[in-house]
Amino acid sequence: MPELAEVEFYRRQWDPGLYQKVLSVEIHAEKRIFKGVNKDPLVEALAGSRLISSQSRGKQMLFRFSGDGWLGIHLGMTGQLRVAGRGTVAGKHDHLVLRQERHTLIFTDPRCFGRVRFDQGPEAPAWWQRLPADILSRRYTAKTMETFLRRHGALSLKGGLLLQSGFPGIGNWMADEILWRAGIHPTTLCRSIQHESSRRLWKCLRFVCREAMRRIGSGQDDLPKNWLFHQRWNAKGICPKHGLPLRRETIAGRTTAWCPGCQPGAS
DNA sequence: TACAATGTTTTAAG
DNA sequence: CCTTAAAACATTGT
Repeated sequence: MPELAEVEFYRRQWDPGLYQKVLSVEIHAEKRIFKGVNKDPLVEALAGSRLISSQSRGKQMLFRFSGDGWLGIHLGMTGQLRVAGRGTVAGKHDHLVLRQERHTLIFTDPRCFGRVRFDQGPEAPAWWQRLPADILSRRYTAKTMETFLRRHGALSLKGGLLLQSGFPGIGNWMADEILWRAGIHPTTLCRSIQHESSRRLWKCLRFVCREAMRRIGSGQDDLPKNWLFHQRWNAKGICPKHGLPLRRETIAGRTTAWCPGCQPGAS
């Protein structure tokens, strides 16, 4: 499920295990989740260490452990983090299990599109430090976005929004939500966006990110009823503004939903 | 049955 | 080297 705010939601699921010692580590080392990872150091370093803190940036998460251990997790399409009671028996798709005195911290992923990384050192690993600026941070400006769109001018806006190097954390539903709000057709080329709609795009980008972060997993939860989010999944979805049936087509390799009324344009 | 699923990565080509 | 499109990946559910 995980885009920006859902990733942050899953990161928090391991909070009950903060400051507590990891007694043992179980992994499905043969799964592609662990491709390129030094598994022995991971298991050896984490067993006996304490979970100190965690962060999320876009779709990436980083968990810091005592003893200079850094566990990176990407949830892919179907990954989830959860906490269970002590002694919980790991299920078939529970690929990483950290056992503590009182809790069991679990990374589960049926489709195995997720990724685990492990680094050791006094500072956060280089790949983490090189991640692009968060969309909601000060460093991410309208200019940041415009420069990126210019570089990918031949790509559809839908395709551009899905690139993590320019829109970290945006995924399929958020991209559609943003374009719908901005009133821009998803096949519009990144290079052809004019100043006014670029401005609108930037505002909608930030709005959707901010609201999603604020509301998803907040307890009172749930996105407002008038978001495209609630309509885009089923074939009979309608535009929350007009009530018009949504169009759906594969754009940039992903199923895309849009309102022909709000988002006029080609096809 | 066949296809689609909230995502990258690899491969190929321009 | 850079950008883009399409296939590949693994599993489940409709």
